[in-house]
Amino acid sequence: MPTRIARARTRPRKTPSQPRSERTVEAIVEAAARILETRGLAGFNTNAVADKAGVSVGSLYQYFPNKDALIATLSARERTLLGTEIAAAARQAQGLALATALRQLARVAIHRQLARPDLARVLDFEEQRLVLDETDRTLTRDIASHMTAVLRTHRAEIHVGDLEAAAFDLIAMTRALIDSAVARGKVDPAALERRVTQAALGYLTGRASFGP
Amino acid sequence: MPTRIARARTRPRKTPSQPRSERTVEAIVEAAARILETRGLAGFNTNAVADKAGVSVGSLYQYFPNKDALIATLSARERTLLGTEIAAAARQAQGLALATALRQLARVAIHRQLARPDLARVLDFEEQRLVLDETDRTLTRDIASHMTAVLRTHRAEIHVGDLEAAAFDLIAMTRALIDSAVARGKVDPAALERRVTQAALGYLTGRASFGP
DNA sequence: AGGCAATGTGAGCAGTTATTCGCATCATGA
DNA sequence: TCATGATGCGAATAACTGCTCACATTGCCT
Repeated sequence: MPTRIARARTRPRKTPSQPRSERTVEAIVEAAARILETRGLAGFNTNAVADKAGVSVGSLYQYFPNKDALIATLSARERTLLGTEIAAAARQAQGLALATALRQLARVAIHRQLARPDLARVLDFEEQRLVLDETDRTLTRDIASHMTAVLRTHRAEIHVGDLEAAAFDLIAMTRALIDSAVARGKVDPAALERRVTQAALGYLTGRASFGP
Repeated sequence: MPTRIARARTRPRKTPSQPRSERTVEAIVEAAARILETRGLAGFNTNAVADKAGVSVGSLYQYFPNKDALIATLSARERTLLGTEIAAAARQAQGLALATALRQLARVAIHRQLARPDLARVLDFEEQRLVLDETDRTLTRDIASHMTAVLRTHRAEIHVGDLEAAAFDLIAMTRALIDSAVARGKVDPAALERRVTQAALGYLTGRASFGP
């Protein structure tokens, strides 16, 4: 396993144009997700992914410049899904009370992450290591923006200075609570939703009026 | 890299008895920590650890049955440190208001995790994969127990049914908020302490009195 | 001193893995 | 139909890595 810090190539060699190759790419990406879920990071290698996808390694490298690109693609895919759902939830949350709005956002995040919790966990860990390209960073910023916008609507109730920082903190907290629940096998979405919402509400509206 | 699911050997071959070998073991453990911090999981290999420790691979394998044992040792080491500090903080928190008690606990957790944030992050991720032995599980349970004990003192104020589950959730939340802060370079411990305490308080005392 | 157990060494084995490349097959437009 | 580019293949290569083992060195004890 040659340690690669810098990726030799950044762009895929080819972009699929025929339906045939689009199916191939999709199979590879999905296989990558499954390998990460079942074998974890240690068992994640390009030969295994190609095998599970039912294609040859050569085909894999036709569309992905290197192993990390697979993870980056998965990351972007999951992020896009979450982003779309968060955007919709943020739109619906217009005019609702803060607690209710937070609950909507929590519901979406929980729904997304419980869909593939193991994958979410690995990607969350790896995202920090990868040099995300512009697209990925935009996706992340978009999610935070939608949350920040919701928070801004309730500015008066919120006793935290930096709303964007608060959005990132909320995302991290929510992820952690879901992970914690999954790790202990307590995955009742409704109960989880209540806990997450409550923690978020506490974080945002607390007055921190207590001494050391 | 032979993929090992089950560890071939569970016990180290030797337990150090002379001061010389104790120094060797310590050097190996510390080198392992540094490699994880600087090169991450991908760059973590036994040859690199032995190199950085200034010993030969053979010596490493004299005291650690396999690579995972290094991570398990690190995990136990960090957990012990946290456990000791949390125990002390829990003792001091006797009789204090819930908010103040939480703040004490938050301070300890933050102090610990900010000492070596990158290491903490990797260990947190890997702990889930490792089959922890009895010692490790006891350490984890101890930390949760101390927190649960503190929470029990304030039972009336807390609107969460399972206090032990709450303790695990608080630990996860705290870790996540610290990670989030580190990732964005915002590591003012005092501000962090306020945010963590507030989120914890919200999680514990919230009445969840809002509809869907 | 000298013997024995503890400790330390590092080349090398056996295996794994990322990536390439020369070639085969397929699909489409002329 | 057939030429041509797109797509697919997988053996082979060049590394890298977990771990062992036969041997050397050290230090304690009598």
